[in-house]
Amino acid sequence: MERRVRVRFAPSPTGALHIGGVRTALYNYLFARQHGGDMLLRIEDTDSTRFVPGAEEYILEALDWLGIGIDEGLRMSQKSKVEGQKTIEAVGSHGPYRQSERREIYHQYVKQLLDSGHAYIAFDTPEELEAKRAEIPNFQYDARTRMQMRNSLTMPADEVKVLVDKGEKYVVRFKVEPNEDVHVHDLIRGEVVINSNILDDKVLYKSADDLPTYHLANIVDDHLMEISHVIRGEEWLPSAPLHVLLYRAFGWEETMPQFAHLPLLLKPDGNGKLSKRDGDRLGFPVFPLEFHNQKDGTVSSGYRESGYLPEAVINFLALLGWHGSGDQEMYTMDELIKDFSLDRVSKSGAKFDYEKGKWFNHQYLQLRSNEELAEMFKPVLEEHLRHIDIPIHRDIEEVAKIIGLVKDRVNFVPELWEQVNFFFVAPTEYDEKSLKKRWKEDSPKHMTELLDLLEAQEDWSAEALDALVMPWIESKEYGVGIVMNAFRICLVGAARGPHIWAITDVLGKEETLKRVQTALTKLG
RNA sequence: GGUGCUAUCGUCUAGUGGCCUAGGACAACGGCCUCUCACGCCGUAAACCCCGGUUCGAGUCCGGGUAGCACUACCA
Repeated sequence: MERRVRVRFAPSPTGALHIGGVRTALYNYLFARQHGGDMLLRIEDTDSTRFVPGAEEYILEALDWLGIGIDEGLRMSQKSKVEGQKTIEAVGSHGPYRQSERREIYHQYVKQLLDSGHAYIAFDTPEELEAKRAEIPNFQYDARTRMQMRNSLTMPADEVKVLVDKGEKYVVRFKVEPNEDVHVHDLIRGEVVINSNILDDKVLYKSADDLPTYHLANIVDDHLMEISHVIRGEEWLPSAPLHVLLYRAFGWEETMPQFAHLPLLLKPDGNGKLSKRDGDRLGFPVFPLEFHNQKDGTVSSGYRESGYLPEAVINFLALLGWHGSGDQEMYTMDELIKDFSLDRVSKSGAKFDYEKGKWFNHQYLQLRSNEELAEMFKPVLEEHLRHIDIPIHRDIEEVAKIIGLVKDRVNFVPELWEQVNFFFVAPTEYDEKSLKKRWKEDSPKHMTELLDLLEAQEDWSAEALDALVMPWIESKEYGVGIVMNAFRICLVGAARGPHIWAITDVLGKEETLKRVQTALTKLG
């Protein structure tokens, strides 16, 4: 019988969710949806020392913003979203979904491994291990060295019991049998074989905080949560054989999930994994949302706050390491779900191409309506207008109309301001370069005459103005470019902007004339 | 150091032995459009890591190099 597809995204709440993690979540989601399966979210907080407050909420909010839906486990409460507040809900019958809340469950499985002889108790202190590493080059806690250490293999059983009962700190280690070829079938890379000699006796549980480590918790949870496919980053490939060995030790090999190790996201320049530092250095976000880290006080910029549209981020990320069946570049989430396939995922790491990300955002920005963009632009606009003495008030419909004039020339919503500022505030100074090139000796004379012409004009429509001004320029043989560019400088303050009659249309007769007069006084 | 993974234009990639004089996209460059700046459109340049082998035929399969990356914690 075909097993139900169940995948999980299992981040640890140690800070903002890295963009590579977002892609892993996305691929899991696409795979689940395509197969009509379940997408679970589990929090792997087994390292109490690395916990960062707010990280869990951040992760869930980021996935929610991007439209990566969670079927089971932890997620943003849909109800609270309507009410505008952020609360987390847990859904599903395989919980709890935070590993820190699953302590009792792990106890049972640690005991199972201990009883079956697949694991043992070790008392070596960090200092002792440190000393061993200094003493023996390339020291590894394994079959060759474990008999020299302080553990239940080398100590009498009653002494071990006394120490444990006394509350002595200990860890439980997995007993890796030496010299065995472990096969891992990876859905992306094929058969990977690693000899168990290079594996060390991994710590599975630490009594100090009564928590398992990743390796144990991950296997137990994936088994209990009936995960069918583990899709995760390539950095996990070296420990995959250990995980296979753990499934075997538990007797769960029959239902062991299939593995797929995704290629890494690399820094745009040079080599190596993409890191937070690269974003700071090269000036682009590495996180989906802005994050204020309460633990170290740092602030990380986010795609959302930089003006990215979620569908652009999704599309961009989807194509970093995966390619569709054809030449298609623009994908909606539904199209991705349809076309996604693990065997079209690349094997090699993908350098993060920020320029392409910008292009995607440009594409999706054009797809949004002027009204939507106006709503998004409103806060940006208000912020700019706060610093201006006499701004021109415009209602939202006018803002939408103005945006329609310029949206095809921007990549991001916040960039809109540089394109539309002159619609909201009259120019107070004039761009030097434009002046030099476009403001000629005759320009004051031309503008004075144009002013007379326009003052007498009743019909202020673009068509009427065009029908009035163009023939006039021609009859006087002033040259269209000469007159229109000077006119443009009066209205905009520089040689840029949309079609001139679109500008006069929005400005209106009174404001248009006023700006020409002002320019005439200032520029003579 | 050890182990593993990977290797096509600057970047993301297509390519599953003949369809490859190697295709698409971003970026770059040039042109067109035009009252300006953009957008858009059209075009140009740009790659199979190296060496062997298998085969009538290799970017594609195999071996060896080389290079890059990942892992090598009581982190995940």
